[in-house]
Amino acid sequence: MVVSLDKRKSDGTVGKALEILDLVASFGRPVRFSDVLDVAEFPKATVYRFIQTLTSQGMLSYDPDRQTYALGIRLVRLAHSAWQQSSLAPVAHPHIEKLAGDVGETVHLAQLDHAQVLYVDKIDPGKPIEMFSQAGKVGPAYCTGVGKAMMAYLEALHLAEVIGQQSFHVFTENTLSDEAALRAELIDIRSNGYGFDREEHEPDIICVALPILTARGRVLGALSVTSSTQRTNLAALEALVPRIQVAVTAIANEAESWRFPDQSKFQSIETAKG
Amino acid sequence: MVVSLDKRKSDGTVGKALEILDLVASFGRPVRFSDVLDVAEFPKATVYRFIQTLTSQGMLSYDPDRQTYALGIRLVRLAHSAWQQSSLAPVAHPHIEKLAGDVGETVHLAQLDHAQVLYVDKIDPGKPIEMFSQAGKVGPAYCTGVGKAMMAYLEALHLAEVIGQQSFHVFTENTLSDEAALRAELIDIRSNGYGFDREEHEPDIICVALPILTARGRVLGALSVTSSTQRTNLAALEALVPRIQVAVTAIANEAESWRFPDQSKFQSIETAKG
DNA sequence: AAACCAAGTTTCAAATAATGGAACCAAAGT
DNA sequence: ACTTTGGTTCCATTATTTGAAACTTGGTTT
Repeated sequence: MVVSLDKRKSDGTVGKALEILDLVASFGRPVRFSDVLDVAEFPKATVYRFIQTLTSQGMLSYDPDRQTYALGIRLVRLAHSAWQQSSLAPVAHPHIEKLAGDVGETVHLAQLDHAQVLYVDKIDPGKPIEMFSQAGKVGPAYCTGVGKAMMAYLEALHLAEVIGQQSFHVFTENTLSDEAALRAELIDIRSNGYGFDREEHEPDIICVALPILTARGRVLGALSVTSSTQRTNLAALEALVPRIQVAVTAIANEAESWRFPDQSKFQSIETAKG
Repeated sequence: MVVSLDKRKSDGTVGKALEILDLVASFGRPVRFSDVLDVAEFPKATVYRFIQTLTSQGMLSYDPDRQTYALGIRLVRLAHSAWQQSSLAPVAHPHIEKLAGDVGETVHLAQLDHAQVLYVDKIDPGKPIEMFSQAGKVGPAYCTGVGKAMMAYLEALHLAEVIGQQSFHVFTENTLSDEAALRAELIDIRSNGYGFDREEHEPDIICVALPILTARGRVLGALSVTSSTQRTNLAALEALVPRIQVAVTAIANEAESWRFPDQSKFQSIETAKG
């Protein structure tokens, strides 16, 4: 009946190993072997071997003084490559920077990761930027501006799956608390081309968000301008939409036409039969 | 006893899958299936299955418009957790920020990743920071200030292995070009407690670097203050050592005594299975 | 000091998943 | 219509993973 909501359809050994990796991540702090064992659904020896393998591979790091494991440094290196070879984030960065300076408010760039919002870039025109402490952060999709803006443009099947994974936890009195309310809101967003966060996630925090779409209509990400009710209001944020739209359009175009340098890696497989 | 870090020790299926991941990363741009196949040492069907698995797991992302694979968004999320749960980077950040403002020069925080230097944080008191574009970057160990500072305090066995993996490629006329020269320099650094980069990697770029050590003498990372010969000189940088030392000592102490806050506040990010 | 306990590590036959040669398919080229 | 290129699937063989249990290590209690 349900269209495979098995989000973790155990992809063989590799899938299981990555499950352990996620488990370590979920603690948010370095962990002992037994911490992992307690929450893992594999037997002792299996968990042990996975942790050994992941450590030897640099996906986990072991602190011999405290006898704890944490996520490894190799992930930081890989994430750097991921960010760099993404067609969105590097292209968007200068536009976001300009927009942030322009409107004098915090700008977020987000993408959809499974059913969550993942912030891939952030510019706060006031404070110095915090690096990994902000980028890489995840949040709920159903109660953030960027999340709703992206969901509004998903095709039906994908949307159903994403909605099915929302928790609909009530954070504030404005939080959309069920699927019906969310779907109504998404239709609204789609007809306007932009959406708001009306203090749905955190009190006093409001934002406008626009989706970043390919020419074919595929969702690449979303851009939002965030502020607080103490500084501004929804109407004022709405007035910024045209300026955000300019940035969004530019990003979408560049992201789609962007060719990575050295596309001529094809060199020669030409039958060197001479 | 000591875990010998044979860098190419294929740890079963998981190791092979991660090898494919590294391969994709090494292109620095989105790749086609055949791109990976060409450089991989596994047969077609095997590479295919690994790519499928990694994609389904979010470690790779697939662009259906261009039919290319890139490193996945899940890595960014994991790297965020890695950075956060590292006992070094988050603790060091405020100190680095203060130091950078204090001395008015660029400050780097690096760790050793296999035999390379990995920059985990960077503050440039002039420009706005570029996020992932800087953090996660790797560089050679034998010709950078941070690299040498860390190597100087490794125990013999580990050092031998790290040195064995250095390329000793000559970047400038000051580059240390063989093991003997490097070892001599390391002894020197150890006796001083700090080291320099004397335009060994890039012309005009110089720096002082200090290792960050645990009370037991284990190397946690290194801190450097970087500048150019047009702005300053080695003697002036050397004069900054006491101030850097203050930061380094503070970071080392905090990193070792750091207790992670109660985990109850985090959680919920990864609804583990279901 | 012996007994105990908890945490971590190793073993090994059975169960399972990975392997890869080859066939297959689709689209582009000739 | 035929060939090539790039990508996907099959399936019998093979190698790897699995996990209960035994073992080791280090710390605590009696």
